[in-house]
Amino acid sequence: MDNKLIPNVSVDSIVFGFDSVHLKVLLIGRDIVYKGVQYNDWKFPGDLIRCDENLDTSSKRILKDMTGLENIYMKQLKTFGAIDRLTRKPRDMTWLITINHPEERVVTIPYYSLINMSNGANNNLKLISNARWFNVDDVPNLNLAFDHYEIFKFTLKTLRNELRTEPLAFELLPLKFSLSQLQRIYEIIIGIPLDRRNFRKKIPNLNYIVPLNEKEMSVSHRPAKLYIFSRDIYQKLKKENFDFTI
Amino acid sequence: MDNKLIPNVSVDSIVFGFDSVHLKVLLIGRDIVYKGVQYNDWKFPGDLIRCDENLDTSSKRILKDMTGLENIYMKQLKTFGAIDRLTRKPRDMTWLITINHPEERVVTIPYYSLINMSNGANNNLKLISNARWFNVDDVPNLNLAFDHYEIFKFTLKTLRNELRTEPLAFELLPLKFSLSQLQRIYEIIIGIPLDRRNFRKKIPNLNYIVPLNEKEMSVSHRPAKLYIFSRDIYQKLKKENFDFTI
DNA sequence: CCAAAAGTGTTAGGAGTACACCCATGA
DNA sequence: TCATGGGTGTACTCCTAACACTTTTGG
Repeated sequence: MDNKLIPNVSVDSIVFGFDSVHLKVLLIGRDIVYKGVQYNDWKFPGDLIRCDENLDTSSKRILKDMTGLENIYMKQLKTFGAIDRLTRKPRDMTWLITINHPEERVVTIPYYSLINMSNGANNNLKLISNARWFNVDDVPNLNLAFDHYEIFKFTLKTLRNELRTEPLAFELLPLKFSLSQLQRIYEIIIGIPLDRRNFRKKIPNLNYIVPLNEKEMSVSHRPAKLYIFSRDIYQKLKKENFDFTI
Repeated sequence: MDNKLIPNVSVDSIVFGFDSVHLKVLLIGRDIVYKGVQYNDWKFPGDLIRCDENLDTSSKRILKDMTGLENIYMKQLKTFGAIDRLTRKPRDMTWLITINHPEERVVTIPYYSLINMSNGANNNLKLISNARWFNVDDVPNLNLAFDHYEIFKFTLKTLRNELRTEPLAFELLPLKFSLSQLQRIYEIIIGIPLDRRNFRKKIPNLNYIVPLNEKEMSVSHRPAKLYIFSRDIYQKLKKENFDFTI
């Protein structure tokens, strides 16, 4: 088994970023010419996988190659494999020609990733490719390649659901964060405003949200207390609860 | 695009059945000879997909071909594609040889299905193949082909989680069911005993569980009232709640 | 001293939990 | 009449939801 490509299986990365205000998603600009017409559209970073790598490995490698991003949270979603997913838009044929098997069938395995943008995380982005962050409410529906808009909608829905039951919010925040930042993530992703006081009342019960003896610096209003997420404590509590309930 | 097989992509069906007492899973017996030794082991129904069918279609077709089961609830799970998933157990090489590409890489897309066994649903099973129901606690770990035990564990965990938030229990029950049957499913799948009275107190709030003017027949104890699940009402309520919360 | 976001308590209603006895049927 | 599973109510606790003013900082 060598590192040749598997012609029927690709991975795609749907990377969500949070800049303390908006939830964004990362797209790669594509300039193609099909039958003499030029198209400028967008796609998620992704490519065919290689014979000698696992799915997760492949997804990480391709994301790093295309955007420079690495060491970020990733989770696999369901596979998209409609027969016509690469041929619904005629211009997409150019990709099939590029990879040298027109009329071939490719199923794609999407992964979603979460990242904190205020972290300098996107410094490399522009160097490596024509990547751009789009507000999730502004994703250019008609200008996405292949079935990528369908994949996007499914992913966003999944993210909104999983945020309720898994500690994903902390992947989108800086290491040290304020309770207002945390609340804003829940409000943006779930889509409903939350009551300040009620939200804060829950925090002391969640022992994995650990208060620090630090405050925000140089903000022109009362500085907020900072917290960190302790994955250790989170996993310990989760295990205990599981054991207890069985 | 014809109906030839895609050599790198398969689907597998993990079918759960409920017989009013136990949760079971369906396995296909396999008799193979590898290097002169005979092996009798088990696998999930599954096969390579064809070029001319969608993933869901393929999964339905293959399940029907291998077991006779059709028109049952199905949901796609995450894809399994470890490099060595087909070669960890030497005897599994026989399958790669059968499909005519030894050393080939195959990723598999698992679907889980739910079915009510008291329905006569498994009448065809024995006619078509050497399929057998195993209690989920009795699945022959070491006797499963490929990475199917890993897939099984993941699927069972997913089922236990999704049962809490989606109306899956009704797929496992007969059309008309008693509250005791419903309770038993939750107890078995979630794994904890529930209080009878508290469980029943919640039912009247769930308007999609509709009481009938019917009772169990010919049971040697007080006959239970029967209920049906109304998917219409369920979806209407779900939509309303969604609209409300946004 | 002004603007901007942080921080803080109380009350009322609803949901969850613990718990034990009588009822209807077939054999 | 017995065995078997079906059916029912109450009291206590805990969680949720609604709601408005004061504090700290930089400019």
